[in-house]
Amino acid sequence: MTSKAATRAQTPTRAHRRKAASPSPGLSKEVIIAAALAQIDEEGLEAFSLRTLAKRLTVFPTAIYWYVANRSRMLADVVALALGRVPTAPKDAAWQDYLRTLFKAYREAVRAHPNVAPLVGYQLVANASVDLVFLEGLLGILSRAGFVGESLVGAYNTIIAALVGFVTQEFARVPTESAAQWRQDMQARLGQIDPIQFPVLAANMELLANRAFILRWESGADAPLDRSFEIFVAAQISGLESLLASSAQAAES
Amino acid sequence: MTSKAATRAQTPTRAHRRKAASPSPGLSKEVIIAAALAQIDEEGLEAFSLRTLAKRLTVFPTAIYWYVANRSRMLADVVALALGRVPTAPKDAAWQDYLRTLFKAYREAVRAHPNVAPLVGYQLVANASVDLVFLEGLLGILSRAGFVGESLVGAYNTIIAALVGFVTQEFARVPTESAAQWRQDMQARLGQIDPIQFPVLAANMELLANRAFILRWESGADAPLDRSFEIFVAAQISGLESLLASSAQAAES
DNA sequence: ACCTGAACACCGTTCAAGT
DNA sequence: ACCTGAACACCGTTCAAGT
Repeated sequence: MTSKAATRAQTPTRAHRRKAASPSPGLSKEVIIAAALAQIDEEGLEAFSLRTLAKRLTVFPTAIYWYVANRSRMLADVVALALGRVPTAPKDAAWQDYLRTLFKAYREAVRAHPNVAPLVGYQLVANASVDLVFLEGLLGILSRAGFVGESLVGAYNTIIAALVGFVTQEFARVPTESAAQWRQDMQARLGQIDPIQFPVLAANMELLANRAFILRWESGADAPLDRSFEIFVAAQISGLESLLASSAQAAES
Repeated sequence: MTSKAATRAQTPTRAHRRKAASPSPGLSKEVIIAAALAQIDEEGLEAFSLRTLAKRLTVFPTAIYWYVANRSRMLADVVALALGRVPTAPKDAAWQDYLRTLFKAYREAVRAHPNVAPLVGYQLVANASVDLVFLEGLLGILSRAGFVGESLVGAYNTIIAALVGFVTQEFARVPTESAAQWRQDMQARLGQIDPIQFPVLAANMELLANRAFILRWESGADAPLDRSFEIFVAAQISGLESLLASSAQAAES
């Protein structure tokens, strides 16, 4: 979600690198962020530290601070790298089609780096790298669809919230420390559910077990919720269509 | 979201407290979790540590481990306490009305403890305290509404994802370290937007600034997104109504 | 300009020891 | 049963010093 211009504007306060290639490979912000993402992908988020990252780069921990202001600023850049470039709305497409591809692309991006899922939409700073091209495209296609004023803001916020909402939940990690134990506990608990007290739960247990939020023992990285995601996206689009219809009606009267 | 039974089942492995009142007030899991939530409310999540919590309780850091397995397990309990009891679906209500009260109550719960927002839906463990009464109620009202099989699972997952999606974004913290700087940077960037390159953004700037995700400099704790939330909830319900209509149609043919 | 190196003020967690 | 106390293996970040 980072535009090229926004990235360039984020040049670290004290770093004034030459534009031409330096003879020694050395460090760079790009190398550091890429290594950080690789480390998080491999070891997980809670195993990540600046010191282990420094080891991976065969450099002193403090060297990183030449390129990066602090840990949280760095994680924001890692998120931006992981999400990559999200598709911009084409001018000629139907907004419903664009939303389908947007949702799909966003989910694929997080699926490729599930360990950063907790960071997505975590802090406003994570959105610091504002991709204006993406935003203009999204707002433009919504605007042309007929969303105006408060309903434009509402539709936009609905889409952003929905985008991060499902995917962060789907790829939320089950703690590796006790994965087996966790799985066993959850399965035992689900198996013991009293069909008299909880009839609907009991009747739909095979459908819900490991496929419904809160009743899972695997992350979406291992057990993706494909069908539910399709339904979710369809519901978002239908919901926005209803909003559009009712706001058009309101504007008419 | 924690049932009384589930809480009692979570008794720490080594703790076998007497049922009767002990003469010295001492510690307890409840006291620890409540103090942790208070600390997070006051100081923020990143200022929170077991050691500062111990100081607040005037106890050695290691004393906490008698009642709590580890930090992450404890944070899961803090989330459960913060969210409190989410309303259970009544048997006689329309599912749309219930969803409206559910969404509203959930948002109010997080609004009361915005600093825990990043933890909500963060890890599957945070959902470890499964409130079966709540789940049965939600699944029951959806089931009676006509959602069956895959569309029941899809509707349920849509609701959970929507519940956490908007609210975690809305109350995501802007870093206190540089709140003023951040605000200034964002405002400057929005002010500089080129109306030729970004016409829709520029035209709707007053509506979007600090009210659209990614374009805010304040958290929802300070600048709530009331209108957008209403639209969001309405869109979810309309979307589910469409899903219901189309799945009923599919079952008919 | 870019990195080393030492140092500071912390962490979460373990284990043995007290009462 | 419940808490103290010491200890371990880490953290993120600063600052001065080297080149």
